[in-house]
Amino acid sequence: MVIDPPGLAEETASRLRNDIIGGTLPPGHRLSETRLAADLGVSRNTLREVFRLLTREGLLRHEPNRGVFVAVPSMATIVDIYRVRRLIEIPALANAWPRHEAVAQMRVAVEKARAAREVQDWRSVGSANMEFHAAIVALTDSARLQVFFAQIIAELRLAFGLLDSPERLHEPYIDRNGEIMDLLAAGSQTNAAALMARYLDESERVVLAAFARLG
Amino acid sequence: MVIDPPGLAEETASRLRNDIIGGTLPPGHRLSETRLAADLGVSRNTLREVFRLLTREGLLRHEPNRGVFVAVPSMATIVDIYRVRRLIEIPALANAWPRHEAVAQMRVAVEKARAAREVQDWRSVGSANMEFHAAIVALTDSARLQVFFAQIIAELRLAFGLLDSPERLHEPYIDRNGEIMDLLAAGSQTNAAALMARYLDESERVVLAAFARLG
DNA sequence: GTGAATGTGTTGTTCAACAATCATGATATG
DNA sequence: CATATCATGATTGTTGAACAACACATTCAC
Repeated sequence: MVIDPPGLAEETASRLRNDIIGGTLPPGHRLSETRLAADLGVSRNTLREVFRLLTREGLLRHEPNRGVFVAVPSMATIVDIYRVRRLIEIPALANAWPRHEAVAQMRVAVEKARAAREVQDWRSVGSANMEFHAAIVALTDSARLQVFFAQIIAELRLAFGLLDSPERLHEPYIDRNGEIMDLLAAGSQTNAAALMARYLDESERVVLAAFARLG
Repeated sequence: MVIDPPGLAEETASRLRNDIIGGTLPPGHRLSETRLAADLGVSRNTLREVFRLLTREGLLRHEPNRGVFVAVPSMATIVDIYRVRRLIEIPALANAWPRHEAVAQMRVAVEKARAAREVQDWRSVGSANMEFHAAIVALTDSARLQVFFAQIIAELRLAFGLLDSPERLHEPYIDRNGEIMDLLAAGSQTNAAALMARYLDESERVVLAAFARLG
């Protein structure tokens, strides 16, 4: 068909991932292999490879002989995700080298978020926030932690999709991210880590509350 | 062909994983799709799904248009793995609930290791040691951490396969694992965590030295 | 001998097919 | 009327074959 190397499967996975995170495919929705393959313009075989990928990442749920469904995050999911985030992000800041190249990525992410706030584009604000946290994990220089964290973030965004009012979900943290970055750049890793701890606590509370409200 | 549900791909992945970790497929070895598919008795399509799985886990390396190879761990791999282990295992012990059910799993693993030592079965000693550390991660009650850690452990075992003298690699740690477990069960999480920190430092040193010796 | 053309084998992707399984609704039974 | 049984259709699980794109080795020309 069209020229697409390398990795049509990976590319299709990206596309599908966006559809899932973006809310086009709502949680719980069933994905028919034949129909979706036709829609995406790939073969059923390649689509199955994509399914494996995204199942591994926690975005899809696979029930044998029944099909694959968009995963439905639960409160347990949220709690687990925040536990992992605490475990990774706080030490990442506490042990960071203030002149690590990832600090630049953090700065870019904060600026992106602020720009998106100007235009009231809350979805982009969310993306930028996630990039910020990914940059924090990049401080560790651990390839494995970074890909693991990317998965976690994707799952979290899926959960966010269930919630409305993305403004309340993201806006309060834009400037706090800026603070964290400034503290780190100034060499006070300890304070940056402490602020991050507070951020995670508060964010988790808000998300859980929003979840409870739509039980 | 034969009746095999559910998940012939997953099952084949297990089989291949053992062949890789067990050393039947040595690091760097190239895996031909057609030939391996025939050997394993599955179709090429299914084998490709398996490849995705194991590539994701870090056991295989995929070079576009060239094929898949058994991953060759480097010193950077080791360093990264131990960084992750420190990040996960030490807090897991420090924050553990001494009567968590995973403590029983730790005890079982230690006993398995001691039994295998009697028979000088060092490969089994290695397996039991890994089970011990997996049990430590189970203390966190985090599903995501546990599957992540399982991957890390698989990669580490792949690296161990490159090294000879499995005795020196595993024997010294059997009783230390027992100590860690005893400390935790007795309620001194802090001491258990400290001992684990020392264990990781020493183990990493030994493994890196062995690696350097075969450059 | 160096470089270009060619050949061979492998991967990347698709398609078509079939058995096994599940969902649904119709039929029969109490 | 309610419920259990069964037939039907749709979907998944897996396979095999096909072909283009690509990598590597060899040959050929100069």
